[in-house]
Amino acid sequence: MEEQIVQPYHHGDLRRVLIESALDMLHEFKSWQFTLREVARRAGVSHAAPYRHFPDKVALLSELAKVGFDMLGVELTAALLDHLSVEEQLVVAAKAYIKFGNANPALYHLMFSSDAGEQDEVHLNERAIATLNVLTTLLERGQKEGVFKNRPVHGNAGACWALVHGLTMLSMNGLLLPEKVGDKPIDSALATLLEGLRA
Amino acid sequence: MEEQIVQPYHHGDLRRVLIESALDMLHEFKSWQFTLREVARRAGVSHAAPYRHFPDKVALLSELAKVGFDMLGVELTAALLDHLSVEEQLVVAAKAYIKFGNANPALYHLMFSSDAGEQDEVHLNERAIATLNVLTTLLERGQKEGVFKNRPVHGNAGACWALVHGLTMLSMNGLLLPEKVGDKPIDSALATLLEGLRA
DNA sequence: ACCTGAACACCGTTCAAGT
DNA sequence: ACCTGAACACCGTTCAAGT
Repeated sequence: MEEQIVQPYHHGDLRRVLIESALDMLHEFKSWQFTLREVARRAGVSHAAPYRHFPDKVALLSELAKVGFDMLGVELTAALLDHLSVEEQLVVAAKAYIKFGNANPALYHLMFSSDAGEQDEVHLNERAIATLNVLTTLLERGQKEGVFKNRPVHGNAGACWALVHGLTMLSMNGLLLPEKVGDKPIDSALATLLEGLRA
Repeated sequence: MEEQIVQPYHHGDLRRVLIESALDMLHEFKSWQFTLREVARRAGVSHAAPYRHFPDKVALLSELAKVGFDMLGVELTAALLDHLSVEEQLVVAAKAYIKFGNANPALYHLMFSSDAGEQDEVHLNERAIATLNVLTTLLERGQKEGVFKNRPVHGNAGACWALVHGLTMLSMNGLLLPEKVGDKPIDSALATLLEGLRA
């Protein structure tokens, strides 16, 4: 009589399911509402089950942050089309970055809220630095091509990252209003940056 | 025999005491550990008392964010000494901003986590925009003096704010490591910005 | 090896009751 | 008008017990 599909006792792939449920949740509300019990509920599992896969809530959060950086990395490298000039690639990458933040505000917030534990912080920072390296590579290419001034690339890459990160956060928070900050604040901010970089 | 000083039943100034206890807490740990009951405990009051002064936790948090922006505004204007050139003032203000963030990381985080409610968000954004206005004023002066290019100031002010905000967050999170980003990442980022602004 | 259910100590919020 | 204490529904985490 019972037509219900019975879930197997061993889920098999619970770790991945937990991460995906968690990512879904971060799309639906702000990251500070994030609840381990709700993640378990969505994964169709008891509230104690996640503890077989993550030592605590913070561990899951920092895993999500890592996944976020990986996703961002994919978006960034996908934006770097070969037929574009270095300057165009820089602009395109910046816009992809900002778009990612606005598409995943809660996740993006998490990525920079340093909720990670001591051990995880190292791995998390590695992923963050990978983002920086995309920019560093672009700037080095620009210098080789003579488009950009010959300056320590690392400093300039830091400047690019800070600017783009700042634009992302401000636009996520609705603080880049056209009335207050000009018609196309992002374009003009990037234009100013490029003028600072150009040879 | 009892020498204890008895607290009056009516606290008198509980609202201010709550805010100050809360600010103390934000100095001691990360903002996501913030607990209303702990604030009440530190204020020496029952855990229900705060509800006579704030409708809910979020309301207190966004009040703290407002206070944070006001504190930041004080730091910024204090940094603007008259005998400095516009460029120097811009650098000095940026460094004061970054210093503020590193001195109050949990508070700074809160200021930009948009935990505020609908109504409060307006007032909060007003304070945030006040920060932007300090930069806008500086850029306008720079243009009048012929030091900076004649560009829509609002766009450039947005760029400055984004860069400084980004540098603040990255340095708060320990992501501006000398090994990865050059010796003095903040100085060189600001130098690049100035070159973009200069006439 | 992986999951459940009950249990513990907490939290946000409400509300009758006290001063 | 302002505060307390008990109460409710939640949460993170643990642990014996189940499969």
